[in-house]
Amino acid sequence: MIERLKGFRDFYPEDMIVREHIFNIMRKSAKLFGFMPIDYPSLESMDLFRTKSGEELLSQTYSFIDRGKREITMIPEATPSTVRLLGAKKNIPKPVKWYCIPKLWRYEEPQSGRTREHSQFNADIFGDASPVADAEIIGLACETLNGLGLKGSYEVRINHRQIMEKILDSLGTKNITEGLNIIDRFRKESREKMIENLSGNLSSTDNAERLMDFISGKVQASKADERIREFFPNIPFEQFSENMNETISALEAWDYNDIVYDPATVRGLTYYTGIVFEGFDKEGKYRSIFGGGRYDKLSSIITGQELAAVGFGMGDAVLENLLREKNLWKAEAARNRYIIITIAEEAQKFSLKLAGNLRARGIEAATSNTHKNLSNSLRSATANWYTHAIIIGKKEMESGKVTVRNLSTGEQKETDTSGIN
RNA sequence: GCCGGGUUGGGGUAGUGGGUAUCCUUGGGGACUGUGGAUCCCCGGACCCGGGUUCAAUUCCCGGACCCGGCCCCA
Repeated sequence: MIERLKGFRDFYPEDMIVREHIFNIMRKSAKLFGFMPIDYPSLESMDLFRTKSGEELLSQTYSFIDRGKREITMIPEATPSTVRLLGAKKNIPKPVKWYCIPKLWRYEEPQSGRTREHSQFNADIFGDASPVADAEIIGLACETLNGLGLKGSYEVRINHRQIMEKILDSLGTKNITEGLNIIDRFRKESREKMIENLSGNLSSTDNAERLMDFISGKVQASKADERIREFFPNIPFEQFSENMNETISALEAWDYNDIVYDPATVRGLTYYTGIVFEGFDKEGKYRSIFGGGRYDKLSSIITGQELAAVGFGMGDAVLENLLREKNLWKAEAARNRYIIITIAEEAQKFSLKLAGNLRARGIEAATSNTHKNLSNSLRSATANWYTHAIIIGKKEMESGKVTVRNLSTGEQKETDTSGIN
């Protein structure tokens, strides 16, 4: 018996019903905001990731040398490929809004909410530096979660990289990237350890404590300015906070609530240049549901041309954790699925003909071909996700009507075949 | 890469240094002439892998694989 690879998942129909439903909500939401679908290969040249992310990330990928001695990587993230597509067709009029649901791979120890292969819903806007574009990206993430029934179960934590940089600057940071990395560990380290680390990065322990107090408080997004000014009255952050406030007010106008300003959200990646955000379940039990931000400089690394960009990624694993917990890991059959069960030899031909007619009308119709008794056929039909059984025996042959049984309620009615839909 | 806990038919389990390895369920076949989504009968199917200790290992020891969780990292 050959076993499945470590960290990979099999999906049976009962899960695929739900997964298809989820992916459909993602696509539908993306379209509502005017995004167009793209797709790209699962394999890319290793260099695509080397330039952007460095050797550390590469060590956590599935990579190999192909027969032509090329270094190949199974894509671990979506953004580089997306940017590559854009760079390969430079005359596309901007802005563009693209989405994709690729499979991604990472060679790491599996743990809760993280597998070696996962699907990730990605959406990006290129060539639009406005705060409304930021809002559209965050709004799309919210729209998707709301569409899945998670409204009220999650919060979006937002922050602005440049505001944090200004603050770090004013506190005498020795190294901004290192400072951000320390802040990023806020929810993993003790206060003492945080103060110690920040003291090493900033000009004084007083400053470290002030920053620690600042990042320890999440506030409603509309109160962000107030919060920042309270702690750092003399820092000229207005230019960036105006930007962030426009994003926030757009989200409010569209009725996406549950947005909080969280100074501890900075995200690990160095390439973010503006707003950054992460979605979490409200209880904070799981890893982030989605995350993203503005990355206006990344494109120049890959295509040699600078281009405003903002985007997010939403993995399927944490989403599944949360949906299962909220009892939302289910999907109603989008359409009726019929199985035709015959209980009289002479009904066989009629049954096949009926199946053909129904299919020609766009109705999903299968026939039961194994000649079990009715009880067993009904049981098997339910186990195979049919919504209705059409029962045909002598009685039906004589009356010219068929019996349609709803397999979930057990309700039954007689009808003309034209009444089936 | 590191740390902790696990692993007995497809799923859930009982048990044991020695005999044909327990029970439920699922699956397959049959009976049953139209819905009791049943019932009855029959059948198939497991000690994760390798090494060690021992007369004898599914059981004890060591290593590995995989699963669950955590660290690192986070796309």
